[in-house]
Amino acid sequence: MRSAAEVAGLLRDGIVSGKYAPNERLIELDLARDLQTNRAVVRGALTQLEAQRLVIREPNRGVRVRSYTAEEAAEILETRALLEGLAARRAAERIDAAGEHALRAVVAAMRERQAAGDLLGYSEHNARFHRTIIEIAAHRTASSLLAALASQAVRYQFRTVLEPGRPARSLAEHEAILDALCAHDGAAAERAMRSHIGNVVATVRAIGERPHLTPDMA
Amino acid sequence: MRSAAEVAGLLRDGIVSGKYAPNERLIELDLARDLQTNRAVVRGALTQLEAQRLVIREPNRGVRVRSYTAEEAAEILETRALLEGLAARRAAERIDAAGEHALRAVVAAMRERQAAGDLLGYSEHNARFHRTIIEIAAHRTASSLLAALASQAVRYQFRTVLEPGRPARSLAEHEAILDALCAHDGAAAERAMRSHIGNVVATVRAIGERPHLTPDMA
DNA sequence: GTCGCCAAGATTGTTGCCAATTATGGCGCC
DNA sequence: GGCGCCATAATTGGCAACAATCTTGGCGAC
Repeated sequence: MRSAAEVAGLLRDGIVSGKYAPNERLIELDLARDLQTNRAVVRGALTQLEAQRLVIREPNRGVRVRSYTAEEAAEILETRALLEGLAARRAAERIDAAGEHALRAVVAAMRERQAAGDLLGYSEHNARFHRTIIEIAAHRTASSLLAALASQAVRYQFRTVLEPGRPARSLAEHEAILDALCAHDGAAAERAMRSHIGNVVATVRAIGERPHLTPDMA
Repeated sequence: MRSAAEVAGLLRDGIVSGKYAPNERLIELDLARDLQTNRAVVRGALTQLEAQRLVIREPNRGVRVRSYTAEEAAEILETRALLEGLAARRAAERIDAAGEHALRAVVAAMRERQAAGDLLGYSEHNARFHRTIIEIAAHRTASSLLAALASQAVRYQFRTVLEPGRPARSLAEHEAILDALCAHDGAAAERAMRSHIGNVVATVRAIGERPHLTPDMA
């Protein structure tokens, strides 16, 4: 039987990937059936996601997938910038040939997707780039906080990559991070990562300020 | 009936305050009795604490309170420095007369306890100082991450305040943070907070490097 | 005396059930 | 035709019992 922690992970993936839409109700019995587990485990997983603010629970009314205002999204990304900046610094200090190879491959894939105009594919590789850096950093505390952070859900809700001109700039920012990492320059890597996520924050704020589009139409 | 979230809070307090010692086994039935709830919500609370890495769960063997190596403690504090630095910056931008008054009172109490040689009392007010700043910052994301962080457990396990000379320096560092906050200087507040927690990290590392004392004797 | 096996007790993991609460849909009333 | 009330269904919240697993302590063999 799946543990509550595993089920929480599956649910998180489902929320992040859009399988469960913002504001969608999550019915314990249905989830238990879908994930082949029992209600008790689902309940435990849901309280975990509640603590991580990925879902909202209302007494006797169950949980719904949370949706974020632009201001909240900016807060989340602001925090993520700090934590990933730390990860980038550590990664620059620890990266080896294998890690460098892996990262270069991801960036090459990003460049290719961007050139092909496949924005969602680009977004996928983008996420993988960040995950790889966190892995290389091997900072368990930062890693577990980042995993708990709703930043992936925000990524799904605010598709910054669809903004005109954003993919090209994003690619350049990732290349700057890669360069700093390969040069083993921790301070530069941290700066590049913060600046990159800072630009994402700015884009999210810009999306949020467009008055007539509600965020979850993205 | 208490919710899982509430119970998780109570258990966290118990761990942080030393009511539950590092490596102590936490028996679901006992906790349910002590906290006047049932096993199901205790289980939910424990999975939450497991995700926050405050306890370790081994299958079919229950959960134990986690204990931290100096290296892990340093990682946790390193993360806390970033998040509280962010909170300090925001607090400097938002602080009003009431907040200033509250913070000054806390620091006065710290000064008084330190002069009286009451180190544990000092440590209490110290914790309150940090909590107050986080409150003033009103940054929900950072606040919930900090709440999840095991930094309070670390504080209990590594009693840096008992190190010779540490209380006086600590007091000076807190006064520097207070000054920056009252001057509404966000950058200075962030710098002061990071530097302060950086010194705590250094102290923890020093404690960890003393070979013959295991950390949990503190 | 020590080692290993076995039984009993303790604890966790799972399941099902019932009560309380909320959502849904039909029905009559205006 | 629309609105509100009521019965019913769906869902959550809480509980207890059962099964599986681990731990403990005793007993006998060597």
